Amino acid sequence: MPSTLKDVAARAGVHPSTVSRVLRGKENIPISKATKDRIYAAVRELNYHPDKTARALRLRRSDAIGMVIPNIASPYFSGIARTIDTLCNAAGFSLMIFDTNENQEKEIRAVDDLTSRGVDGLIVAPVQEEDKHIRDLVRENFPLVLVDRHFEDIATSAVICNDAESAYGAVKRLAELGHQRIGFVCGQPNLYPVVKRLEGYKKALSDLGLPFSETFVSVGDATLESAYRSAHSLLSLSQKPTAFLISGTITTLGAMKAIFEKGLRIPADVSILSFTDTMYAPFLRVPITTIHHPVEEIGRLAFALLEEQMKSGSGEKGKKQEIVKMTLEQRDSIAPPPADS
Amino acid sequence: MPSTLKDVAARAGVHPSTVSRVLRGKENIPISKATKDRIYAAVRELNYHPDKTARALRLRRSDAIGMVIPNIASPYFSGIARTIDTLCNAAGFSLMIFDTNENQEKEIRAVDDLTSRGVDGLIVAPVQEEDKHIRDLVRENFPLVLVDRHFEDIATSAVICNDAESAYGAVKRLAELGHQRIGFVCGQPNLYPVVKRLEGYKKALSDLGLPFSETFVSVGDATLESAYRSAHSLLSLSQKPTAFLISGTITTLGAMKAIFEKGLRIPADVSILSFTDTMYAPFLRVPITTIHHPVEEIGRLAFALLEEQMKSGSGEKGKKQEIVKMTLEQRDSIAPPPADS
DNA sequence: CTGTTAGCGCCTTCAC
DNA sequence: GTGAAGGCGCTAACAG
Repeated sequence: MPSTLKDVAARAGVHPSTVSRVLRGKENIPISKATKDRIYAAVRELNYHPDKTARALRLRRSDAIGMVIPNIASPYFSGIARTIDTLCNAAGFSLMIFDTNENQEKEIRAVDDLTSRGVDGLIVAPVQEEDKHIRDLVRENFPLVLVDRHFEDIATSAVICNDAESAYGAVKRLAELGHQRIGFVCGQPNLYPVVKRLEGYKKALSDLGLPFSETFVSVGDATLESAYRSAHSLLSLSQKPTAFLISGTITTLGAMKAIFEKGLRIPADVSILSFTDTMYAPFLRVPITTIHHPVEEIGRLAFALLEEQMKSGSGEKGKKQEIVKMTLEQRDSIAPPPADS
Repeated sequence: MPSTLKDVAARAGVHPSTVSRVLRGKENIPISKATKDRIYAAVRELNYHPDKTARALRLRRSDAIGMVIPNIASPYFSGIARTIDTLCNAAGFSLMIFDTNENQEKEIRAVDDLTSRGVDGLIVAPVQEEDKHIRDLVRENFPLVLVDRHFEDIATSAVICNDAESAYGAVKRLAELGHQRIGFVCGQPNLYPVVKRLEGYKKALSDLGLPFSETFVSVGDATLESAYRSAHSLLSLSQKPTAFLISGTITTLGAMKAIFEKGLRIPADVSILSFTDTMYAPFLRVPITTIHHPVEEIGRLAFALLEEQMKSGSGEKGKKQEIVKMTLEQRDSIAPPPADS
């Protein structure tokens, strides 16, 4: 049994509340040096560690923040989480990270779990199949910020990226190289960033006078296999794309697999330009030209937005969306299309 | 303000304890159907969610498990975490993941935080610079299992890998291809697995009649830059290694960078064999021959060991070490040394 | 300067 | 079948 405030008090020959006061370090309430010393001694002797559960119950405040992300193994999300973790610690909070595995039920449970354990705020990258639990949080004015993904019809704080614009720029870049048939490959198509990327892709084609065809858009799930099948079928078209805009790191690996299996070269036969830069990108079989998320900035902004809400009581006015700019990392996976295309 | 048991009770016109009984679903204590229905209705109307903080305080049990890992962005650790997360959920636990960034102080704080928040058990991959906090947990018989890393002089449950043996096998393989000068590159050298790999490396050299030289061992930290410098300096030796055994994924990237910058080819000029397989390995500029950790098995065993301790009260006999076998993933980064070496 | 009191939300034992 | 009482460990308000 770990020792309690009472144990320490008994040992130091004082009342528990005195121990509490000393340990909370209330400078305005004066306490005799002798008493303090006896208490500190008792704390050390008993190896006393305050019970944060009890503290949280009493204070209705836990000094903890919950983070809910779809995939802890994704360099993108874990990068954001690590930035936030550092900021949390500096500000005296603990960060509890929950993984949802892109599963809506797990996310709902995670949010419930975290709130019912009394976290002071929540940062969520939602799965976006349902939104009731998010709406509930908003209704209760619970400090919340969404990252990467967000619901356009729910007023929450959020940090999102300029996905439409970036996709637009990527397609333009490809078109400038001479590509006329540009495919789009993605995982789960319902996610906000993916929706936006597709929007940007379509708008660019239209602005550039390139035809849009549904057959060049291939949708799947978050797995490598799914992306492999997507790319494979696009490459089996008689008039196949000469370039791909790809949404997601794992999706990119799946597409690469399909391209190489078809005996095609990157970028000589097919160009690929891929959302989500990782530290692996420069070391891949072909160093991939990617669109890079400013991970630290996302984390910083998310934490700042959350802090604001936690302080202000998160009224209506506290809800802000920050849009963050991504950058193109030029590497070796794009080039003009083959001459005979 | 979220609603409480008392609110629900008031609304249903019963006593709080009755609500508690109904919600805990104690089948042995009979409660009239009518009362139950009123209570369930009130729960729904008030959107009642039990306060897990209060529950944990009362029950001295939180149905939560803490996991403390050095780097959430590492595919290896996050893979283990995800397996454990799934098992936890199935068994009715929440998993709270804390990232230490290989920082000993953060780890100590994380362990303290988690325990003082009442988690029922802890799975830790320690930084291994200090061990007092681990010893404390053991002394208090707190359910604990170490993964990947462990302290040979502390009796804890642990899941570790056959690192020495695997390193031995890797060196043997390289020697069989004809390599006489085999370098060893690693990050933090104090970590249990690294110590063991170095042991296996040395033993293999000795058994195979190959000379061991300190100059062929290059130690650093967990960064890509450090590994780059390590490999670079080894490759600048007049009698440079023709093969490397590399400990760690990021270390491998750093080494690759140095090798390519030197204008050397893998495997024609230098072979590399690398600890820690990832999903990226097959897609790298040269598909890397790696040693693969059975991530799911590690997670499964860790959770099983923890469950055992949580049930049995984690007495002396509950402490077990499981040793898990890694496998060599043959790809294209090893070959006989160049003829003129 | 320090002790007393009350209660955060919940669950369990004991009544009836 | 259900209510009442007590307390998990802690802190804040009020005494003195």
